[in-house]
Amino acid sequence: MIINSYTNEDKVLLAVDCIIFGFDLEELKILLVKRSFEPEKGKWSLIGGFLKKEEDLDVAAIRVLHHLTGLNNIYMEQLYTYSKVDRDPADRTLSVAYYALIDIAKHDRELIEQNSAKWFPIKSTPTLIFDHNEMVERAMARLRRRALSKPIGFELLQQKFTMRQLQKLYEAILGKKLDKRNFISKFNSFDILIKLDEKDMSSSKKGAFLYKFNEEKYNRKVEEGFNFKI
Amino acid sequence: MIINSYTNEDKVLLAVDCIIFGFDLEELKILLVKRSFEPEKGKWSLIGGFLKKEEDLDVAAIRVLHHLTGLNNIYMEQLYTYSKVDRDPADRTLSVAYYALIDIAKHDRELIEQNSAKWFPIKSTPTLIFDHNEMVERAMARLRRRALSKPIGFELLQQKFTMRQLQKLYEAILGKKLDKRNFISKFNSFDILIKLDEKDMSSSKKGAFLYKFNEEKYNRKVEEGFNFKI
DNA sequence: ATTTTTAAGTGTTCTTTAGACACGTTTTTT
DNA sequence: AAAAAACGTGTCTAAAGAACACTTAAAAAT
Repeated sequence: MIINSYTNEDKVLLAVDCIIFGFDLEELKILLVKRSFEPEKGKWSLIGGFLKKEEDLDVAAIRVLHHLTGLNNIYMEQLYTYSKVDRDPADRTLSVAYYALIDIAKHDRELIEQNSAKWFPIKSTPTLIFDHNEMVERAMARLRRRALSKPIGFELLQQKFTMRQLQKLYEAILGKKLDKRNFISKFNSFDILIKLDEKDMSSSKKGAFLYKFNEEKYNRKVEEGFNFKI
Repeated sequence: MIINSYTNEDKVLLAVDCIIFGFDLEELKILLVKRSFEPEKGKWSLIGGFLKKEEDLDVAAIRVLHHLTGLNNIYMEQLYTYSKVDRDPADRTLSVAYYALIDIAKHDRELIEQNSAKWFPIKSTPTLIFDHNEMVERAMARLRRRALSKPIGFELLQQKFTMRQLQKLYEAILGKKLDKRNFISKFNSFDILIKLDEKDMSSSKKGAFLYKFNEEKYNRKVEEGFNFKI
């Protein structure tokens, strides 16, 4: 029987914090909550929670995210583990940061209000508790890199989107203007979008064609060696 | 006084495991230890240790690495945190994996023997305990990506190296043959190496010129917008 | 001593990719 | 009727990546 082999080792509290990205009005946003308990009660914070004995980190992150947004099946990735000894003044706590990409149109507005959460443009992120600003910066850097090599942008858009919206999204992620013609022709060369017969009429009376991401085709192409690269 | 605000939360054991890379005889290698305690005593394992209350993860990883190799000032990067509930049969333990790049010529051979450690070609990695094989794979993938965009290869070579050694290193990391002329002219175009007047005589009687990485120049160029890209 | 083998060193050409760049159409607003 | 806003589309140029072969030096083999 091999139990308690490590009884002399220190145990620690382990938190999970989520950077939740959304895209709205041509801007990248993150979802923050007003902290409801001490320490730092009343300050803005990432949404988080403690790891429970019976869950792994992914499950904890999904739980935390679901609790705040009501959403399931969200794109989510472990980012980094923060461990400075005094990062949380109340107790020795480590935190594993996750970032998530959601379709901002889908989240549950009531739940967000109940949790006194709010969307902030990433460029106007307030001062957050502990090392949370550092987490946001790292998440942003990771998102920028990922977006260049994986088609994760679609996670932030509605299922149907216009080319213009897609371009604005990439501009927001990469932090620079892109040439309309070059952008579209590059994306078309990938051949992973489906052009629909519908038009989006929300931003002009002429209307703009809607597209969908063809995930099956993308996966097939990846198997054959295709490499998404913006 | 804000203490014990989280008293009801579960605490866990947190380990640090290191994937230590070296480069020798044109091969990438990793350093493994024969585990000296239960569970899984006698099996091959990454070198690891438990996080102590008074250290952060980086410090713990440095401690573990120093304990095994006698080395300081090693290139090291946090990789990923592993958290499956049953990953360690003895107790609920999470592990934060780090990977390190060392100059294999410099490590302390005696210390390694004392710890019953051994270098394995990465391609002949044995079956390891727990999820350690998964860690090695992730480390390898990370190394491959990093090597493309940061000049970290030099960490694996001696201070002075030949162009051929550098090329063989990149071939080992990227897992493919590179064209000698293209490789050298690309590296020369970066203008971050110093060509020395010395020659390395170990692999031919004609001798091959030795080079050094000019780190100051590299840093200066980075400030000016230079982007290392193999 | 002649030939063969091994490693070092060096440029050019072709192909592919990235980046710059402008105008006609539709529809609404003034 | 003119102006303004959003949509959609193609070509040319520059830069980077990939393919490719021979000469020299020295030692080893015959």
